Amino acid sequence: MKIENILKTTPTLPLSKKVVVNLLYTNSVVIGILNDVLKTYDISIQQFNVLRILRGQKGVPVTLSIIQERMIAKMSNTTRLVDKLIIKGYATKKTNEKNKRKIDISITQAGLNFLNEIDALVDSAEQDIVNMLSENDKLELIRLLEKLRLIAN
Amino acid sequence: MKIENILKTTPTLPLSKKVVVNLLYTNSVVIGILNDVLKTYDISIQQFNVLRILRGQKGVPVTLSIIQERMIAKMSNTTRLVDKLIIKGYATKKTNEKNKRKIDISITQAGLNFLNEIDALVDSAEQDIVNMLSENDKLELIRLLEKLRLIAN
DNA sequence: CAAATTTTTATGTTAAAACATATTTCATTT
DNA sequence: AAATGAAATATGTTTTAACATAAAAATTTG
Repeated sequence: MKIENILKTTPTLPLSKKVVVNLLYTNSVVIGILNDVLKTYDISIQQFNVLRILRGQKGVPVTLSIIQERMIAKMSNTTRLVDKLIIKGYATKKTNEKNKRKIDISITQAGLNFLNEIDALVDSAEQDIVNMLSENDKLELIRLLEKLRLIAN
Repeated sequence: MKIENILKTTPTLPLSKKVVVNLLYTNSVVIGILNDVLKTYDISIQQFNVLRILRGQKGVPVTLSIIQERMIAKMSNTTRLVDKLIIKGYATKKTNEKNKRKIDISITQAGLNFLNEIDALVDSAEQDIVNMLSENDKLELIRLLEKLRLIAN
């Protein structure tokens, strides 16, 4: 459905605004679906995302600042987000011996088990989300989003 | 830049996940830009959006529930969000005479003035955001996002 | 028409995010 | 080597959002 009809805005919206609103609205729909999946497991999308970053390390610890860089949605306090993962037993931290300012974060076996448990569900939700798009549509959408992010000032 | 390189994930991500991650990440970039513009004016994207909904009414009041329907990102407590606009003097509310459960919300002259003041800035930010996209790209991106939202279960 | 149900908004409480500032360690400069 | 500045994380405070529940009015149902 066209965004003008969903949000009942004027149909003469400038094209740039239509793009932005479509993006924000679609994001909100997608976030809703993903949250519904994760809610059952008492974990936020952000926390889930950090866990996946940790797993991607295959045992090698990462510092907090590197986690921040790799997060889909950057945020001000990654410290407390990671602390929540630690409380849940999904991660551990210890100060880096080489540089004592840094903190090395690792995923625990419980964290790996947890991810294994919900991976299939998230994958399947993601497939549902893009289900109406052809292979070509998906590639094209990725291409356009990449191009948009080349924002010119 | 490709999402795999930005977020340093495995390059063998399933296509559906690439689409979703691209969407979430792009959204986060766009939100950041819009927030930078609005921050100076002490208003959140959500509040700004509700103000635009009110202005779109051209004087006719809207109920809270209709505002909720038209919000880009639905949220649980629209009451308090609108109350913040009222505190700022940008909106007013009174109970609907026909149906006393309902609350009629209207934009004030101060709200209209405020919107007029920042409209150009937001429009220009939105144009910057899509600046790298051709007219065709924009139309295509809108089409693909609309198609994605036809989520099949 | 009284009772039950639904709609619409509000509110109390808890959790998360944003913002500013502090603390510790390291790097750089003079 | 001491002083200064920068990097990395942590913490205190305030705002905002989420969740559950309540309250009031309207609608439906037996």
